[in-house]
Amino acid sequence: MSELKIYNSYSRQKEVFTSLTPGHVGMYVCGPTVSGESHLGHARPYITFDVIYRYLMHLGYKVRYVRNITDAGHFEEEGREAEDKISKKAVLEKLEPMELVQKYTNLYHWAMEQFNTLKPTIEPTATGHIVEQVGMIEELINAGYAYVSNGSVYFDVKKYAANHDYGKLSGRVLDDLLEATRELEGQDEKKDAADFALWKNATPEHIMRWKSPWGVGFPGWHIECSAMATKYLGAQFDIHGGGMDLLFPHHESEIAQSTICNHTAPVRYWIHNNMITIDGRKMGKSYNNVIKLTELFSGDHPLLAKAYHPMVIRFFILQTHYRSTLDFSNEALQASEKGLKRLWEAYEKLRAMSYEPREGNLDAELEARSSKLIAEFKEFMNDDFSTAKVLANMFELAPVINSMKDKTIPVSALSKETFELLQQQMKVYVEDILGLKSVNEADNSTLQGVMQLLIDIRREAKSKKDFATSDKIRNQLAQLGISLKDEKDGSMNWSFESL
RNA sequence: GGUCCUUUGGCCGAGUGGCUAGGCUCAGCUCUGCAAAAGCUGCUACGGCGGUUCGAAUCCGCCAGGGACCUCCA
Repeated sequence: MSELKIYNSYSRQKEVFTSLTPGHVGMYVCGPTVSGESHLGHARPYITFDVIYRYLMHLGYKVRYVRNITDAGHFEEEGREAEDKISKKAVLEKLEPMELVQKYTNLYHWAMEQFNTLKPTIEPTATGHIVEQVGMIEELINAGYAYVSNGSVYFDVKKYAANHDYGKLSGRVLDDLLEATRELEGQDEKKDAADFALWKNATPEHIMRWKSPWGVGFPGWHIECSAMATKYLGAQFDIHGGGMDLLFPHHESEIAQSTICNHTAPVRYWIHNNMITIDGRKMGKSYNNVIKLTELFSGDHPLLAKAYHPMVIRFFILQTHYRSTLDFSNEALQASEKGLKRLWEAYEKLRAMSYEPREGNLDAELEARSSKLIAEFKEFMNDDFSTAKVLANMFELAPVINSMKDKTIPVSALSKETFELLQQQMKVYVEDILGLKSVNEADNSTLQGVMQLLIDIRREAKSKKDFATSDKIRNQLAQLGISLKDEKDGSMNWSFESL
């Protein structure tokens, strides 16, 4: 029995996973900033960590999965313009800040539902935890690692670095950071360029503001995660996840803050997903190459050849390892679309099949190969969540399943145990762990009934060699976007053509 | 400029020093009233140069390309 190994960004190597409290896992994942719509790039961490969450539960852990909503807004460029993203946009859209935040939070939740991600067990908001953040900042000041300047509070990085290894997570050297000083307004409030804001004094035009011991202002970006993670997961917890671009300064700062307040390293395993790229370049606002999720689902974007179903996106993301970059292209997405369809159809066939024992049919080679492929699901997931390899194995099993359905291979070529294990494990991995679901939204019993009627009529016509009628039914349905397939065993299947 | 990562067949991608990953595309065949699907077969790659090794896509060095972070960023 292999054990779960996770690549820890902090140690830069794979480590055997053990949880702090036996049977329980505490996991924190950086959630969205709800100042705008989520794009394809954002989908990656949520799907990646959804699978990790699902897998940990599959392993029997009780997981507390905390994913925050950043609704308090941060600086576009610290110190340069005293306007945070959210309040700026609110003015543009003539909405109350919280109205805007609510709108994008709803949209985000909707998108997550499309992706079939499980809800976190706690989804705290930054604005709902101002008290905790202020409290933590006070602790930092009392400990001597933060100082007040002009109504703002900064973390003293140099002091922290003197007795802690600041920069270890992101591979940074403090001296380099101090040298890389940039000429920014407001920098003079800080003792050192490397210091980061814990609390910012709010200028009059800044709409989101709270009272604090240092005046009216708003929390710095990094403190929310430290405060909320500590509150819900404790001083030290098992897993912290997020995109690789958050490594610095965000997570590095989190470590520093939490270490001082909690007197221990906050996180045992840091997990970071890589970026989704377009033409080899990271998808991001600053590159102007963003494809929003709503656009992806509707196909309404100049870069998109067509609309893509959320499950196709999910599958696309799972087909590569989470620590590799993943390059977007219509070609790649369409390849995923077809692959997913093939896999899902094989899976559905398997579900509908039942074992028929028959003497002397056992194919020892197939039996051995199949059991190995099934057993490897777990092995691959245990190896730093290698979903791509799990899928590869499933694709190797697909021809076996399809051949059984077509009766090219008897079901009894496998032993009853292996066949049933195949059925059971495919269900567990396809649905429970990888979180895939049907792309056919035909859970409509009326439509099911109508289709069954057409299939019956067509079958009768075929049996009378009335091909004009049978073809008419199939062709007309095709025009409606429904494809009808004759299976080799005499049954007929239908599905929506365009996913 | 600093730090780090990466470079695989037509495309996307996995990869442990020795054994065909997988998907998509393409070609051929089988099945089929036809179609679609499915099955089978074929297409055998590892940026360049050098080194270590019995043996390297996999380790080391140099060169070249690409990228990420250093600033909000999944």
